[in-house]
Formats: sequence, C-alpha cells, structure tokens
Amino acid sequence: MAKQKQDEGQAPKLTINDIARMAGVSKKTVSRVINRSPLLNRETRDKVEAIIRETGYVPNPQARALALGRNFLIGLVYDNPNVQMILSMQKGILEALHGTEFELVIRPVDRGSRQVMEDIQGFVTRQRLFGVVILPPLSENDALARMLDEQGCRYVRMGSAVLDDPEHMVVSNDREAVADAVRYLISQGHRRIGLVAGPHGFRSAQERREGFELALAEAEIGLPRSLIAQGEYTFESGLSASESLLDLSPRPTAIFASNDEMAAGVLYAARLRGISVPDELSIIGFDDTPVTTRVWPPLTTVRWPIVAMGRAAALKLIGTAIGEDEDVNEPSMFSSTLIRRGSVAPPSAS
Amino acid sequence: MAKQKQDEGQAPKLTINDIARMAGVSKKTVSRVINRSPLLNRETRDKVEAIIRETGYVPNPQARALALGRNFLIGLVYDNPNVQMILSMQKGILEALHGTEFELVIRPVDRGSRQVMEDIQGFVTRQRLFGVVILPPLSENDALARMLDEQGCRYVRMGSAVLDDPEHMVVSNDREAVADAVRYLISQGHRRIGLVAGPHGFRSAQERREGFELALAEAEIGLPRSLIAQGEYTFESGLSASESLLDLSPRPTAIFASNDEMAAGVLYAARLRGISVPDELSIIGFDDTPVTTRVWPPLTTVRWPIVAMGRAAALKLIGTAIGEDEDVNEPSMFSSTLIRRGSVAPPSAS
DNA sequence: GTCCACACGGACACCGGTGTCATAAGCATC
DNA sequence: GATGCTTATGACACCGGTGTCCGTGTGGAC
Repeated sequence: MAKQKQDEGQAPKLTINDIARMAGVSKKTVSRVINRSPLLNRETRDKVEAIIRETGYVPNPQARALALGRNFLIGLVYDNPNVQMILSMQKGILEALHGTEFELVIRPVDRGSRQVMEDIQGFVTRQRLFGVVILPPLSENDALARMLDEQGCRYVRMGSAVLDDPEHMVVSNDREAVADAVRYLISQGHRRIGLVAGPHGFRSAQERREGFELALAEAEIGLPRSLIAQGEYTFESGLSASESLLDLSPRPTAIFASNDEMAAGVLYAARLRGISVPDELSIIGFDDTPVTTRVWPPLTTVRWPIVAMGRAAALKLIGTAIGEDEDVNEPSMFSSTLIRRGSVAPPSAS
Repeated sequence: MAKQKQDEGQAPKLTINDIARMAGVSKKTVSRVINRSPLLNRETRDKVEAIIRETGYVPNPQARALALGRNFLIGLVYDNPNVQMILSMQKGILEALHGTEFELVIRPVDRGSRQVMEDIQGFVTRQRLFGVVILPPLSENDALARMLDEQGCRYVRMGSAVLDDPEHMVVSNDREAVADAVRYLISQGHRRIGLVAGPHGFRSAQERREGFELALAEAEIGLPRSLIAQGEYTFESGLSASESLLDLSPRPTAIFASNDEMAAGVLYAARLRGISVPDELSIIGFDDTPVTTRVWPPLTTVRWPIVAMGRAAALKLIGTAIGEDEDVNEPSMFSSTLIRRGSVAPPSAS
C-alpha cells in the first residue's frame, strides 16, 4: 500500500527494481537471472524466476539497448524490386524471430544510389542493430560487407552463389538448378533453346546464364548469340526481349527465362503472335512465384526455398551470438526443385 | 588533443557531452537545440547547430527512447495474407518515413489467433512504439483500437470504409468504386452479372458486395442468389467459386470478382471450359495487382492507391505529434479508378 | 540608480538496465 | 583456528540522453 501504485496508470510498467524488491535481492541479481548468468545460486534463481513469471515482468528493451550498446533489432536491407522475394524473405525471417526478443526493421535503399553506404552505415550504427540480412543484389556488394565488419555489425548475405565470404552467406545453387531445368528441356528433345538472361550486375543472372550454358555444353549443343536475349527481370523486359527470339527462323522450340516475370512476358509475346505454348514453344521460368499458376498454361519453373532461406539467415544471425541454443547448424546452401507444370512439351517438329 | 581520441576506434561515437564541450555549453543546452526548445539564444543555437552539422553528430536513439519513454519506431501490424497489399503499404509508409528519424518495424500476427491482443499489446508497450499502422482486416477490430487507446499508443487504421473512429482511419471508398465498375458493365449491355464475393469477416468484402448490389439496384436489375458465389480472396477460391456461376444456364455474361486473384481464378475457370473472354464472358477484378497484366486477356480492374494511402497513414502518425511540420492535412479518404483493359466487352447475344 | 521580470544556461537527478569490483559466506587446507 | 580459495551477492558508476529547478545576466520601467 505504502508506495505501491500498481493499478493507477494503464500498464503496471514493472522495473527491475520492483522485481528486486519483491524478491528481496538486488537489481544486479535480477539482471543475472535475466541474462542467465551461470554463477547464481539455484534457489535464488528459482525464486526470482517465479516472481518474474508471476508478475509478467519484461525488461525494458531501450534500457538494455543503452546499457549494452546493442539493440535487439534485426535489419532487413535491400535494393531489390522483387516484391515476391522480399516478402518471402521477410516471412522466413519473421518466423525465425517469432517468440524471441528480436524485432525486424525494414530498410530499402535506392539501387545504385551513391549514398547507399552512408545510408546503411547510419542505419546500422544509429539503431545499434544486432545484425542485418542483406538481399541480392545488394548482398553482392563486398564493400558493404567490409563496412559492416568494421562497424562490428553481424550480417548475413543472401545470394545465388557462394562469394568470398562463405560464413556470412545463405545461398541457393542457381547454376545447378538452371542446368537441371535445361537438361530437362534437352531430354524432351529440344535443341534450339533460347535464353532470356537477367540484367547485368545481378549475380543470380550470371549464375543462371552459366547454368544454361553448362547444360548446353554438356549436350554439345551450340549456342549462337542470337539465341540469347537480354532482360531486366521484369515482365515487360521479358516480353520485348523474347521478340527477337521469336522472330528467328528457325525459331527456338524452347526458351528459358531467368525469372518467372520474364517467363510470363515470353508467354504473353507468344500469345500475341499466335504461337501455341507448349505445342510450338516450351517455356521454363525461375522462382515459382504465384504468377506461374495464374497464366495459361501454368508455367514450369524452378522453385527455390526463399522462406526457408530467410529463416536460416535469421537463425544464423541470432544463433551465433546470444546462446539461443537453437539449431545454428542450419544449412547455408539450399537447393532448388524443378516444378513441372504445363509449359513444356517435346518440340512439335524436330 | 588532450582527451580527444576520435579516430581510434572505428566509429567516432559522439555523445551529447562531446558536442557540449566543443560548443562550450552544457549538455542541456545541446539537448535544447536538438529538441527545438524555443527559449534559446539565437547565437547559441546557431553555434551548436554548426558543430552538430560539422561533426555529423546524431543523438543516440536508445538513450532518447529511455529518457522519453517513447521510441521512434512505427509498427506495421497485419494479419493479412495479401502480399501485394502488404508490400505496397510498406512502400508507402517507408516513403513517408524516409529522411525522418523513424524506422519501420514489421509485426505480422496470426489471423484469428486468441493471443492477437496480447501479442500486439506486448509488442507496443515493450518497444514503446511511437505508433502503429494496422492493415485490414485486423484494422476492423475495435477492441484492438480501444486497447491501443488505453496504452496511449497512436495508431492509424487502414480500411475500406469509415468506421466509428474516423480520426484514426485512412480509407478507400470500395463501395462506390465497385458500383462504378458494375455500372460500366451495365453500360456495356450486361444484365446477368455474377459476383464472386470476398470472405466473411472482411469489411472490404462486404463493402464491395454492397457496391455491386447498389449498381444493380440502380439499374433495376434483379440479383438472384445463384449469381453470388462465395470466395476467399484467393486464386483457388475464385477458380472453384466461379464454377457454380459458369454452370448456370443461362450463364452470366459478366462476373465481378472482389479481388484480382479471384478474377484470375475466374479467367482460368473460363479457359478450362473453353469460354472465351471477353467475347462470351466479361470479367472485372479489384486491386490492380500485377497479375492483371500477366494473364490473357489483361484484366479490367479497380485500382486503389495503396502506396499513397500507406504514405498518408504514416504522415498522419508522425505528423500529429512532434511538430514535423509536414502537410498533416493529407486526405484520409482515397478514391479508386477503374482501369480498363481487355477483359470486358459487350455481351455477345443479349 | 534601483528594482524586477524574464530569458537563458547549468547542476543534478533520473529513465532502466548492465559492468566492475568489493565483500560476505562457505569450505577445505594446514 | 588462521589462511586461502571459491562462490554468491550487492554497492556503485555508467550508458546517453531529458526534466526540474535554480542561479545568473540583461534590459526596461520607475
């Protein structure tokens, strides 16, 4: 009764002092309980923990952040226009963070902007971020990784291939996945296979292209430059890039597009010309985004486990440090699967 | 030189004390400059501001948060599966927050879960959030709004119609938008128009349905129950729900689907039955998501300004408080536009 | 010339945690 | 029984800001 005025305001707003008083110990001891210090008497720990549980006390994150010089925030940094990927990553990260004391802070930056480094540095140091997850293509920026190292900020780089920095990477093996997809086309009898490549400056675009070339080389199929069109990972670019391929004579009997949006563009271009898919033209995309099942015919594509990779990235981040004794050994290399739908068939006339 | 050791560690990590020393004033004076206190000598203010600018000093957000009992974080809370909407909202909010000291923290909650309230309350109070933006359908939860009021947490509710709580709402006028879309169908000569409604429990579904009914009533067109199918805002649900409509005899000559995903499902179902769109069936969707232009024919749909609404919500949040003398009078009601693409034509045989 | 109001600046406590170090208690050793 | 060592706990300063309150200097009114 004396000085206690619990139910006066709205929230109890318990502090560490309140807990200490109730438990008849000092602040520091409560702090030790919270931080799982090993040099604590069992009984004391149990007593304090009981009170914490009863009262529902939660330490103030701001105070901890101030004292520790480190926040319990994970940043998600990207310069990527790919909506589906961003959201799937977000989903995976949030799954991993769920139930922990970590929160996710979003930070898009302008692709190509000069201030990207300053932006991110400011973000990271100001907010005293615990760590950041970086999405491609920004994740391919080694200078950024170096800067984060210098700032002492943990980070995980998502990517399509292992870079120099394996311990900070969570990757899918795009090259092999695409090679598999193209091998499938070849096994169906296709020999004139076109490529709609992704934009320069994207490692994933390069990897996918190499996978494409690899499969063709294996089968000793030549690859004239005319069978390669340059896209920008957008629907429109896929649409216009594929026109040069569809104008060829003889026309390719199959096209691999480096992502689903462009594959949808190829499909659209084919329809505009009255080319029947898959009878006259087979198409394979990459990403397994929802659009693949919305169009007709549904697109055969390569699925990579974005959500799982996001989860792994977050676990890697929070696992390596505060002994959240989760399964830190989550694999850092993920493999993809070919999803067979309706856009591939053997070529009509060989 | 004396005690200054700037370039020793990685980051300068300037504190308010450093600035005070350099300016030859006290901490408090610097604090006053930062917080734009009006009772300050012009010269002093200028001097301190100059030093802050030179040194690039930024106050530690954690310390401010602790002292003020309030963080400079905006939460985005949703229980919604609609990827496109979430990301567009995020984009708008981030645009508004760009260049301010605010950051965006993401918080999805399980739709329908019993713990939603506790979850959000914990989130809000623990992080001492400055405010939250709530997306539908969670934004329709009045109990949540009440709880936030009690917690003294600012909030903005996104929605499809003004609820009891106008000052906290940013809304689009779905009813009128749908009525317009249906009026357009009627003007094209359609009389048998089917509806694929959205799920129960979504205000937007109800509003869109009412708009549909309104337009029909205006034109004195009857609406038998058989012309209404129930969907769940997903592609699959649109696909299966539309089957009952397409089985009718006489078949509806047009279908309004309450969102684009379901409209894509209707289109898909039509294709499966060999029904030609738009010749034999007109379709209108809602949202103007990318899928509308990926399918064939491209879907006529209703576009609502999600990004702008997200921006407005964030401005409303940060504008009302700390005299960020931005344009706080951003409108809170947004109107939608009918986007005419290729999925509507006059009925073939009237 | 004196007094007062007022504008400004500084000392100090405080927000709610954590790190450092000292100290008390417990126990084996000699 | 004194010594030394380990283990459990607490006192206190500190993280980097902000609020309160008081002291000082200045200008205007009389």
